[in-house]
Amino acid sequence: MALFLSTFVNKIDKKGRVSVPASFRVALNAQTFSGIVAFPSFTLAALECSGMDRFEQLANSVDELDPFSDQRDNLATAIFARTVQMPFDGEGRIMLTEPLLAHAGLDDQAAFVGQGRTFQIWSPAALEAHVKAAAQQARDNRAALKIGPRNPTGTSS
Amino acid sequence: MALFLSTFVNKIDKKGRVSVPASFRVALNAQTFSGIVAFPSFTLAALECSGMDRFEQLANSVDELDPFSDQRDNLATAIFARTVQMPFDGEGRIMLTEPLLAHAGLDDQAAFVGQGRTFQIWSPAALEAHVKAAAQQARDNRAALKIGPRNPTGTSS
DNA sequence: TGAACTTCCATTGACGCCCATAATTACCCA
DNA sequence: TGGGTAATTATGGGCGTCAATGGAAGTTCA
Repeated sequence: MALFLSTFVNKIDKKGRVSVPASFRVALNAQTFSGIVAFPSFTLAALECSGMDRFEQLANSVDELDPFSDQRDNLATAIFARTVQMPFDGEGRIMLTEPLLAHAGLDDQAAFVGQGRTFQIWSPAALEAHVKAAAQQARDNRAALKIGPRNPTGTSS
Repeated sequence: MALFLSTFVNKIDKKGRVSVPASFRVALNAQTFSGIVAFPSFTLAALECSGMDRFEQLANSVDELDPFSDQRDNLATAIFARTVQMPFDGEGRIMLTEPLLAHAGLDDQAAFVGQGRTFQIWSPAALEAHVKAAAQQARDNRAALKIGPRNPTGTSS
């Protein structure tokens, strides 16, 4: 499976370790770096996660911007400065850093939420609220969801 | 790992030495010169850093400009004249020179900030404000920097 | 002969690696 | 189809190693 699907809630142990769901790992293990890469979402109390490959692409894109422009600097700072690499241990676990835990409001449990090509990490409580709100939004905008071949409104952020 | 990611704050000791984060060193050690290369940012209270090979590229770019143009002369002076090479000691530390310390307002701590293919060095206090501003920018321009599979920043790829 | 720097060595605390266990799931075969 | 067995996953804990840091001894240059 190459996609991140469904939601898994795992425990954060005393040493700060969490098992990444096995089904997520297969997609990640195919990559050059065996682990996950994450940064705090710009808008949500969640962590945006993917494999390293995605960030290699991102780095290339940023590299094409003007070397000394503000735009480039801001982009690089907003993303790369806050991005953390977390390698798997032998059992497929990662360690979340303090800033990431704080941003997502994580304590003893972490919810891994599939988003297709990427996934997110939430505190289970915050996730529940978020899902409810999203469902309500979807009800309200039902009509809009049918349009277009490719769904430009993307709930992916 | 070939990318500079995350932010690491390390201590500057009484002799002016700072440890370069181990994860940055692996990217740097692959290069011909075992150490880092840095110059004061044009616009920020920070140091622009990378390995030597990037400066080779930069030199080539400057080389392609008009031999006697002001632009070329200015660039060369602004960058190369103020660029400093800092070799690693046995423990992976470097020594920052006085002008660099002054430009970045560094005293007892240095923040190493990943920027993808390069990184910066900040005083932790100044960095905090800068990251906040960059994150705000990112929020405002969220649509433009969607981390898409192909063309994340909207630049040509 | 100092001052500044380099090289070397010591400490400590965090993290990576390894093994153990439990519980669930997948698999096989009668 | 059901029961039993093997494999995999999630989780916990111990221990060795390495990174970050501090300081001392040896070197070079004025």
